[in-house]
Amino acid sequence: MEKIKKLLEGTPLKATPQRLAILKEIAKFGHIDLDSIYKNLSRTFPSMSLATVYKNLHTLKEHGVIKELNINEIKNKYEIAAQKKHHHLVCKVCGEVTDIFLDTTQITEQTKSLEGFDVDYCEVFCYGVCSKCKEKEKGN
Amino acid sequence: MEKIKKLLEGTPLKATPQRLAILKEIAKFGHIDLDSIYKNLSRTFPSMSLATVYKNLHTLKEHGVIKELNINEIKNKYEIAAQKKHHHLVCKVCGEVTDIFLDTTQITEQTKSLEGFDVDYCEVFCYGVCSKCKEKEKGN
DNA sequence: ATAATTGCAAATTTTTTGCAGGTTC
DNA sequence: GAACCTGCAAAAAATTTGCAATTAT
Repeated sequence: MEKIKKLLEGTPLKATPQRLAILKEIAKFGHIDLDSIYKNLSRTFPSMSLATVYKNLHTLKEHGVIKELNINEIKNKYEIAAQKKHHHLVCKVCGEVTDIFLDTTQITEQTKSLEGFDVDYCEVFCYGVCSKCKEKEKGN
Repeated sequence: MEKIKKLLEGTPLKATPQRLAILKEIAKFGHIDLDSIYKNLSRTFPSMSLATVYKNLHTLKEHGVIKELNINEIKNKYEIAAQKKHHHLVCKVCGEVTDIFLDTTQITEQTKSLEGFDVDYCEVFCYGVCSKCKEKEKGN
């Protein structure tokens, strides 16, 4: 997976097997929390230590390789930073996070006129119920 | 402060001095994190225990009296739920959070057409630098 | 060779819990 | 009086740290 290794270019971070595995896991799921990374990888990579996952998520975030998503009611999730700008759709029932591409010019326009505050970027989180969970709810 | 007591109407929650003090503190600051609530109140209310703050924030959130804000890089903050709908401006330097009133019809329109996903509400967080911090940065 | 990284165990920090004694409605 | 709360201390969970051995560049 050269694609994964490339994510580290321009950083002083080394391409260790553990680190690459963590990045691959994040890329695979799109959005995933620390525990799931650890549990999933432990299966195929038994020596992987929890501390390594902690340290890596911290370091990778610090160097802008990944982003941390702070979402209501669920554990923080991580995603690869090098992606087209997007926002997030969160299912309040199952916690699944999906990328969503929104035109946010209206918001950007409004933030331009804020007195004294320089806005760098805006994040939008949309909360609702995904189709899978909607189906299940009908069943009850 | 009858205004504070009224926030508990319709819930089975009792108006204890501790709870009212916590709510008053949240209302006073607009947005405040758990530690600050505890530290601030400890001064005027020495017997206030940290566990009580934890339990109250949990219960008050559970009953929709307050909302928890999950913000990038800073500790979760709490705000009174019974407010006009608004969004948030976050200073990346000092962490101060300010309410902002945005017209989000453009986003709402877009989420209506999402296949299979029912969106209940969208949250917008705008990150940047506040005027105070901008001033200080100039100084350096 | 150098600087970075890992895994482990210990240390910290954060959050939750159980319960006895009080309080609110 | 019933249900709910508080404060305390203990327990559990989450996160960080130090360090010796190993690995990537």
